[in-house]
Amino acid sequence: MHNIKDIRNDPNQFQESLKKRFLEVDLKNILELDENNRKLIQEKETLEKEKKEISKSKNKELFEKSKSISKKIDILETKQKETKVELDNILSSLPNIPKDDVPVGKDENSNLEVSKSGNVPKFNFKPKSHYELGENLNMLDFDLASKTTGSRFVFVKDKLALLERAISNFMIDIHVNQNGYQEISPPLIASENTMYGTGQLPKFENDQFEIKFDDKNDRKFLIPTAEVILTNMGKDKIFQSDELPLRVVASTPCFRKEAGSYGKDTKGMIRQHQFYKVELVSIVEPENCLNELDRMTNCATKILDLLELPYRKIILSSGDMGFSAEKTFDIEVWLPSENKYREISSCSSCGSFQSRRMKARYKNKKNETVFLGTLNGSGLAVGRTLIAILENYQQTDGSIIIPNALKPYMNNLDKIVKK
RNA sequence: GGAGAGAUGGCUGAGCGGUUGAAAGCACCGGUCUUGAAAACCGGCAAAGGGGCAACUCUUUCCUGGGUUCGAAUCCCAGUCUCUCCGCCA
Repeated sequence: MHNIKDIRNDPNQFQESLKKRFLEVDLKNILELDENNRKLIQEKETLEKEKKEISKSKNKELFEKSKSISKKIDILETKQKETKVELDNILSSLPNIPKDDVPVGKDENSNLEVSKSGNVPKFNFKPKSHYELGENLNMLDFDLASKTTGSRFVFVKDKLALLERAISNFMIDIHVNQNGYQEISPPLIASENTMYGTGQLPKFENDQFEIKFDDKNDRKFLIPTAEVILTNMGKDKIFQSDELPLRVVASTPCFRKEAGSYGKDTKGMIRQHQFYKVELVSIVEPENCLNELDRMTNCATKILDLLELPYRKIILSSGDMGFSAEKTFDIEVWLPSENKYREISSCSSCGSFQSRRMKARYKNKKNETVFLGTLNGSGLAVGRTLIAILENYQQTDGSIIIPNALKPYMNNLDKIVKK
């Protein structure tokens, strides 16, 4: 959510900034609504003052007048609220503004590679895809999942189920013991307002799984990422400065409808309705956002270094970034079967965009109450890490070598072989 | 599912129709004292929004939404959440 005061102060700059997102905003309409809103507030406040004075005077002769003022206030207030809602509806559907160093471009074609790391493995045979490998091992079962549930789900079995759990535990341990994150086991369901806080609502309702709940007043959703629930730990809160930075990590299932991605990655477990992800969230003083983004990205790449998986880091272009982000690094892991890098992590700074929606604030050194900075990043997507291990560590016979770092988490197993 | 109790500022906690935006304490910020720190003492300290170049000023807010009243943190209704007891249960 943007600060209307900033827009008011420099409307043209605001419009220019949004052009980086390839968005045309009806600036005139926004400014008109804002002006109208303020006019109505002023009229209302004048009447409220008058009413207050009458009530203080306790002058019975003026009581009738006070009643009629109340009626006028009601009318003004209704109008004012409507105007405010209309303004907020527009503002809450506008994405965050990219930082200056974000490459401007419409889509992923304008993303820039920042760095490359690790060695791409050489095979003396044609590397198989993760789903071929998994199905041949009888440890990935997509058919069974479509029978019990539907498309874009999978049964992970036996040693691959263990591997999935091992990946998750390994990552959390690193982030807790080496990277200074606090482990959280959060709710997997979020209220409507929580979803609004991080920017999933109102604009991206189509991609969310809403669930039936007893009460009709409050809508509830399965989290599409732990970012939602972890970032909202700061919701409606004023932090003391000694509570910052807050760094938390959680491994949770994530649920996404993947609306609009029909036909994309239909085979395998690249794009599922349900997947595990280890998520990092930092809540920091806003001026520290970009430093924290670098730190967070390093925490994520460290996992790939330890797993000895080849990857590259890219900076997303203005048009490819998520709604709430002001700057995003994606980390892409090498997938031999596709002969290319695929996203395995996305680390974003959101500046104060989310905190303004959530009302997450803190007291700064001058004792002023200011909105915080929020960041989120995958550290890493568990399912895709499983894929990357299957494909990069595959052997001619279809067996899978376990990366050294994971062996302690796999009961010291060296290799996954077909039974 | 049944029966009660409660929700007040960053935190603890008074107030239960009229200068109450709200006592007191803690925390925090500034100062005095001190070589420095602690302690002590003095002062400041809620948020959101509007107006003003500014000093400043106005409005709203005591869980949320309605209602009663000239006037509500205080009374009434509905909802949400928390706690205690009983039942059920992973």
